[in-house]
Amino acid sequence: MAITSSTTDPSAPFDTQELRAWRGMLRAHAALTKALDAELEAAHGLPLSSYEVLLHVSHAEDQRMRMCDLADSVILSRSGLTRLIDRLEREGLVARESCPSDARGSFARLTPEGRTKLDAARRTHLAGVRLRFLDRVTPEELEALGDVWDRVLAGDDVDEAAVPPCG
Amino acid sequence: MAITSSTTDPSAPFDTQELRAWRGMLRAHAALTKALDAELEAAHGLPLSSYEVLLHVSHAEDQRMRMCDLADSVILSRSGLTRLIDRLEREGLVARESCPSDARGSFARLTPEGRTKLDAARRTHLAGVRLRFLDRVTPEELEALGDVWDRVLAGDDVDEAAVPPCG
DNA sequence: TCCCTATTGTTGCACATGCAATCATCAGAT
DNA sequence: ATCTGATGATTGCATGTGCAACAATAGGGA
Repeated sequence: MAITSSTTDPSAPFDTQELRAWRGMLRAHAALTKALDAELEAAHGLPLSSYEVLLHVSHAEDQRMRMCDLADSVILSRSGLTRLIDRLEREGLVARESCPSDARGSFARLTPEGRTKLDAARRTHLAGVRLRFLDRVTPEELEALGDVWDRVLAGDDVDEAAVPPCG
Repeated sequence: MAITSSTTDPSAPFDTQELRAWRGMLRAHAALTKALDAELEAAHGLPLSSYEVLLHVSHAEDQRMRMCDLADSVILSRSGLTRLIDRLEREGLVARESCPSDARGSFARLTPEGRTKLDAARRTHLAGVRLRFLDRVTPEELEALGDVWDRVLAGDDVDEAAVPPCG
């Protein structure tokens, strides 16, 4: 019988190191996002997804962004973003504005209340990420992680590439 | 004004490296799970969460596991697992069995059909993880990743620790 | 000018998921 | 034996999410 070598058989079982790196990421991600979300919700009544949206909007000039740009920045579908902005608007944290140059488009603009809430939530979130993640990683590992993610995300189009041309 | 040093102010903004490592993980995780889930669903009609459950059950002796043990192994709540097993049972991939030693408990056992389906899905999944993740990581990075996740997950109880004793 | 296609944002629908309540059962104390 | 608290599993309910369909508008060519 053949020796299962990872370089020849792409569907060979994972070895210990591979398993540790892969499942570890899944578990760490789940634990981190769950803890951070709960923390943010408890301290400011703001889910993590809402926080991320507010943060992105706040980085844009004029504190406003087009829905489509926002959907690309955030890990969320178009429809998901629409409902999330609905909620934020209901809470008075953002306001929708129509786009003069494109009647189809909408802006989401950060309100003063949204800015205040975001500033407070930001401190909580940054401290939470440091406590649970960044403080447990050396500078060298930090750089290695960044490199890995860049490489992983560079092949974001492997879906198409993996599918036979005339599928 | 004070110089913002990451060692003194836990809520100081992230620097470039920190941002790259943190947001990179969020994006990479989202991209990977989405691609792998879609791939598995397309090839075998099996969502990633179902695959993980089947895999864990298959690793247990007698190909069966208690619901509570399963819920601890998988990243899923108790109720979520109950419904997931409902679906898998409806598809004939697992079967529920009562536990002789504890009438409260249930086993989920892998059926022959489940075993067949899992074997096929496993090849797809392993190859997918290699293609999108493992093949893009050096052995040194792999080890570093494992170390990082261990450290991150070791403090899985920071929630309680961060809460004031008599909160 | 008119038409055709692409894009933007929203909505209907289905679905997976978590929390809290619930039921049955276990284990231990009295 | 009985009572009590803890535990395993399930269910009702609410919620967040994605996909596909849709309406409105943009942009470009005949």
